[in-house]
Amino acid sequence: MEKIRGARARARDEVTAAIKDEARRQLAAEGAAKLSLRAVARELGMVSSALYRYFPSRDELLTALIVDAYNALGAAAEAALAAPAAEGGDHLARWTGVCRAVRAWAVAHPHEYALLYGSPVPGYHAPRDTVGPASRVGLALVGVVRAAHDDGSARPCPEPPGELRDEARRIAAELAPGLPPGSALVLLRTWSQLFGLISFEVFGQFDRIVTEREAFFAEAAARLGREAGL
Amino acid sequence: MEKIRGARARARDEVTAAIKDEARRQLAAEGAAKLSLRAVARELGMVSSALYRYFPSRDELLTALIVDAYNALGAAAEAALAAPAAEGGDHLARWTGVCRAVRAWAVAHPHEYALLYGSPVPGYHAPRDTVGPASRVGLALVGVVRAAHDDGSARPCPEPPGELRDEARRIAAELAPGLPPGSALVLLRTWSQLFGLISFEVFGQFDRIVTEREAFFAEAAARLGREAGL
DNA sequence: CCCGCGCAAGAGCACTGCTCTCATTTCGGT
DNA sequence: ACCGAAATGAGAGCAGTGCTCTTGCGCGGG
Repeated sequence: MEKIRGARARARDEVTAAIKDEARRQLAAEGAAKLSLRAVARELGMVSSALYRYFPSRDELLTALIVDAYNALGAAAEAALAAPAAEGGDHLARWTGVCRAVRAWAVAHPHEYALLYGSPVPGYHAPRDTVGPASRVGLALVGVVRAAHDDGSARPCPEPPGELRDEARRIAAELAPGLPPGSALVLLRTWSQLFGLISFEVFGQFDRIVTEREAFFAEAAARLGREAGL
Repeated sequence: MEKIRGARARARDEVTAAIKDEARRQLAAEGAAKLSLRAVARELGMVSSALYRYFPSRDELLTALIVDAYNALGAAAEAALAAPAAEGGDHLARWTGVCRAVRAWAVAHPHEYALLYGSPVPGYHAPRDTVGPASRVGLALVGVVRAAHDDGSARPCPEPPGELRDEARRIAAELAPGLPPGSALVLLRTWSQLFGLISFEVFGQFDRIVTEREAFFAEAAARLGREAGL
């Protein structure tokens, strides 16, 4: 992490950022399927082959966008945790605050959200770089529940049934150390159900059905929090 | 609905079916993004332009596959309802039966499932033909809850909060006539959360996290059913 | 100062969806 | 039975795509 970087490297970073910005714009405008390297290059006034100096393939560009999107979403979730309104509030309010922040980001960036939680792209398998940023939202939720546990205000979650005992223990150890296995299992469930609600809204399944989306989601998020023991 | 149809019409149906079959195979093998009209035509020994006599565009082919997939999934859900094991059983067992059938179909046909519940394709907006088949799973779930309501074994769902009163009433009238507004709202929630669970499994979010998937899902589905009043 | 490496440009390959034209086949009404 | 019309297939062609390879230019670091 040298402070001084050659002008060359600086220029490279600027071009890289410009490419990602333009790609993000096309993503927002047309969706991932229509993201064209040539179109990005054209818009930036360069020739398509030049773009390959910065990203070795279209998939690599997509991966970069995915990592950025995971980080943006994770940052939004963490910001909701740090918000002054959440500081003094009860744990359930902090939980729903995180949920609403995640939903708000998803609604504001539907195509990027689709990149993260929609159909996986063709032969693409998430490289290692994505797992860290990808887990930030989950960790934020875990954090809320852990805080409730630490000050004793959490209601206990049901013990996992026999076939899930070991599984729950392992999950708790890996993803939510310090939480009882039952809570870890419930968190996993509520986590995926939360994104079920958001995906249905973003992907249009609620069109012509749900109109009061904020209220509908807020109530659902609160119920998920209650189920998670808050 | 004439019983006798010319040999021409018959041949047309056969070719149409063959195209869809081959398209489905490519879908299963490579994913929707790589579904190529030319490749389908090539595999069928015809020239690409001939294919346009059967489907006016690639999107129309996709739509046909989507409708078929919705119907297959809906049929699986309804079959679970009609299964002998479900006949005498309690309502919760029938609920989880439907859920498990939906999940099983999704796991067995991941790419077709992604077509239905993944990111919407580029500029594609679901035509009217899809809404009927698309609602079959939802209607099956509504049916289970309605049956429980009719024989008085359903636990009442909480009244919707003020801002959702009218919304819930409208939804109940449109989608679940005869059910109280609170139940309709809860059903909408559990419906989307059910697909959240399935999508996370099919789209790989549970990779390296959940291994006992059947048991995990079964418990989650049962809890959703309980929340729906069963 | 000056040479090398980073970079851009361009041509080219193998694809894609889709359109148009032209020949052939087959159906339905007289 | 015939003949026009409609349905179907074949082929060429257009504009676009991701990606590779080769060729040169010019800036930056030794």
